[in-house]
Amino acid sequence: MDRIESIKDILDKRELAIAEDDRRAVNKANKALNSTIKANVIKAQEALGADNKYKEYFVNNIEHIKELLVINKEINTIEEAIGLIHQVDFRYIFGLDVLMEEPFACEFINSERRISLAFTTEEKANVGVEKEMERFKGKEIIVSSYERFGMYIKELVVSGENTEAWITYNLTRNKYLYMVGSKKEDNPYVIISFDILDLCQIFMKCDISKAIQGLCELLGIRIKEFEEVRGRYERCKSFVRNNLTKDKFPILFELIGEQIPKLETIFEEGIDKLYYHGESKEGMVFSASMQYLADTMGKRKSTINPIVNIFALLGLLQKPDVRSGIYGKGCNNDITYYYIPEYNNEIFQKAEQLAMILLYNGERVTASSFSYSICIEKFGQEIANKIFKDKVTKARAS
DNA sequence: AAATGTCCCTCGTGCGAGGG
DNA sequence: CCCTCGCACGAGGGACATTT
Repeated sequence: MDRIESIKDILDKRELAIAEDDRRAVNKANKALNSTIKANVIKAQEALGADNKYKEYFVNNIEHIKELLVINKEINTIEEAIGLIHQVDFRYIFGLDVLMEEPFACEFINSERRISLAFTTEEKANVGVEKEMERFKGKEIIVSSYERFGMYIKELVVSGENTEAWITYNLTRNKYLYMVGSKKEDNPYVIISFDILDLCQIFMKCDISKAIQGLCELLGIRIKEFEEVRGRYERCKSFVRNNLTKDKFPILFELIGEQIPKLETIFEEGIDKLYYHGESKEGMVFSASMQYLADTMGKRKSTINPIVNIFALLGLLQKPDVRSGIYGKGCNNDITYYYIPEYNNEIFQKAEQLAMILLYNGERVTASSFSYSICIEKFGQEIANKIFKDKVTKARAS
């Protein structure tokens, strides 16, 4: 059972790294552990599907669960929230009617057996695989093959019966865990352990931020740094509604009056993604790609792009310098992070001035025709670089 | 004037080859 | 067995000509 061995191996390595105070090795082991948990979360999500009995139990009994578990607390950071969430006995949330440490059948993680076979010729390999597969008739088998050292290697992954699971409270990690493996005395083992946030992702088919958000709402945990952001966005929204009018800021209204719904969508997006906000020098920021924003607005990204950049120029949106260091599939691009300041008359006065320059100072530039080169022409390189952070844009312009 | 379609450029990632 | 390099690919921001 090499899945168990590989987990054990990672845990051993981590223990060793901690003992030796090797930060790099600890990080590496943690990363490996996280990625196996993540892979298992995805596997379990697929096995259970979007509608499952755990989700059903939660949805049907939400009021009762809330009454039972609510803690009504205001705290400062998301880390504190996670600490509190880990203390929740999730048996009540997902209707797991079992005692602590009592084994029961796990319905979403199968035991898995890996068998590696080496042969001298391809024919022998094929025959050997056939023979081996006979032993596991009726079970799902995935075969992969490759050549190594002149040998033909066949690898079989046989999915087995349901595994055992049990609930435990881990004193060193300070949280309830859903353990998967076997408690048999002669050969106990652990395939994987899930905490409440992993389970929430599996059962509710969501990601970690939504899981935290959902559990905070359930438990009545209010995170100050997020609630402040929510409040600011709400105030900005009503400031726009009450002040961005033809009579109060005529030129600004002429420039972006038509775009107000897009600005509102960005606020709604920010509120929806409240728990995805991250810390930056400017304050709490969130990310939304051009494509994503365009989709939620039912437009093309090339329509949205100049509008977002106009908002940035006007100071209604700031593009902070975020260096997350991660960029790629499923990650947020560093240049699509936004900080939204508290709107007031001063900001709008400034925006009115800028709108004046765009529309009536030299060549008339409308919101949808705003671009990097136009920005340089009207406002200079420095301001343009603050708004247009894409390297391609700059490479092309030079 | 706004929206769209198409294209361009770069970066991160995955994968296989080759070296230690 | 692990690290590094090169290469192809897809995602993403943005420009620009064309359509609505």
